[in-house]
Amino acid sequence: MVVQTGVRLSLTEYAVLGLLAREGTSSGYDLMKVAAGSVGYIWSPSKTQLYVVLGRLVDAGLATRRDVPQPDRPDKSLYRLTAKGRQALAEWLDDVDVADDVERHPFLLKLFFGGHGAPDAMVRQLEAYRDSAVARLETYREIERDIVEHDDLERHFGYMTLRFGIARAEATIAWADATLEELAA
Amino acid sequence: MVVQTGVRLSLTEYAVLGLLAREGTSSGYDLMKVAAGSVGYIWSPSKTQLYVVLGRLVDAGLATRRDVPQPDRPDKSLYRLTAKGRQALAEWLDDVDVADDVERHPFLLKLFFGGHGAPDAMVRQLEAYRDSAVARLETYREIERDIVEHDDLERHFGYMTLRFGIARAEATIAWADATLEELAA
DNA sequence: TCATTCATGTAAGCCGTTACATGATTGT
DNA sequence: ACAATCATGTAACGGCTTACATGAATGA
Repeated sequence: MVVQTGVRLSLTEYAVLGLLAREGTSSGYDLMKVAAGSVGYIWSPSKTQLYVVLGRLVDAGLATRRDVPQPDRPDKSLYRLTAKGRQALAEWLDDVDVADDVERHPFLLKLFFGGHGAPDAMVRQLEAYRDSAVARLETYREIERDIVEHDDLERHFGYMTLRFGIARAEATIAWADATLEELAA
Repeated sequence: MVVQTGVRLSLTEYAVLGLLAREGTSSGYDLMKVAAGSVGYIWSPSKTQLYVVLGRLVDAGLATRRDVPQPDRPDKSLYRLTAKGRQALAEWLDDVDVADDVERHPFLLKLFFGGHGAPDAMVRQLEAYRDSAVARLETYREIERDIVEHDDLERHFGYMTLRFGIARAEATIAWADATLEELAA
C-alpha cells in the first residue's frame, strides 16, 4: 500500500524524480547528460526546462537543493530526493491511468492525407520513415548488446523498455515494406 | 514540382488543411465531428484550438470564411481552402523531415523507472497497458471491416494508416505478453 | 422537465521550446 | 587561436488544454 501524497506532477517532473532516485545526488547539468545516455530515446527535456523543474521540485518539498561553490568551475547546485519525493514517485509508478494515447504523429498525419499530395510524395515519405526506423533499430541493437553483456537481466526494466522499442521498430519496418510494395504495384 | 509558398504551420494547422481539402466546405463544428470519426485516433484537437486555428488560416490567406446566418440555429461560419492553402498542404506532404521522434510516452517512462516502485506495480501497469492495446486493436479491426466492405482499396491512404496502427498494436500486445511472462517467472 | 444538439468563442494557464547571456578552464 | 566543457539561468513565445459562457431548438 502506497501512502497518498496527493501530488500531481507533469511528465517531466516525474522523469526527474526517477532520475534523481537512481542517481542519489546530482546537479542539473549532470542529470542532462545522464538522461541523454539512458532515457533519452523516451524522453528528453531542454536544459532550460530541466532547471525550471528542479526548482519546482524543491519548492514542492520533493527534493532538496544544496549549493556547492567551486573555485575553478561555475558553482553548482546538488539535488536529492526527499522522502516525500520518493513517495510521489512510487505513487506515480503505482497509479494505473488508462489514458488511451492518441498517436500524435506528423508522419501518420501526412500519410492519412496522402491523397492530396503529389502521386509519388508518399513513396518518398515512406522510404524516409522506413530508413529512420532501421537506423533507430540499429541503435537499439547496440544498446541491447551492451546491456546483455554487462548487466543483470533479472527484472531489468530498462531492458524491457528497450525491447518495446525494438518490437515497435521491427513492426514499423515490416509495415513500411509492405506498404511500399503496395504502392509500387 | 511543388511551388514554394514558404509557409510553416503547426501540426494542427496542417491537419485542418487536410480536413478542409477532403471536405471542400465545412464549419468548425462539423470539422470536429468529421475529425472524431476519421483521423481521431491519430490527432484530435480541442474545439477551442480548432476555432483558433481556423481563424489563423484565414488570416494567413490559406482559407476563406463565409458567415451564414441561421434563423433557428446559431449562425455559423463556413470555411474552404484557397489555392494557397491547397498548395501549402501539398508542400507539407512533399516535405520529408527526418525528425527522429522521441517516444514521449508516460507508460514507457514508468516502466523504465519501474524498479523504484512497488514490486507488483509494473505487473498491473503492464496488464492495463496490454488490455488497452487489445481494446484499441478491436476498434481498429471494426474500422477495417468497414473499409474493406465499402471502400476502394487502391491507394487508400486512410487504410494504410490504419494498418500501421494495427501492426503496432499487435506488436505491443505480443511484447506485453512476453514481458508479463518474464515478470511472472 | 431535463439533457442533448447546434455553434462559437473568451480567459487563464501549463508545459515546453529556442534564443540569448555569462565567464573561467581545459584541450587541440 | 579557437572550440568545447562546465553550470545555470532569463526572456519571449508557441501550442494546447480546461473551465466557463451563451441561448434557442429538439427529443426522451
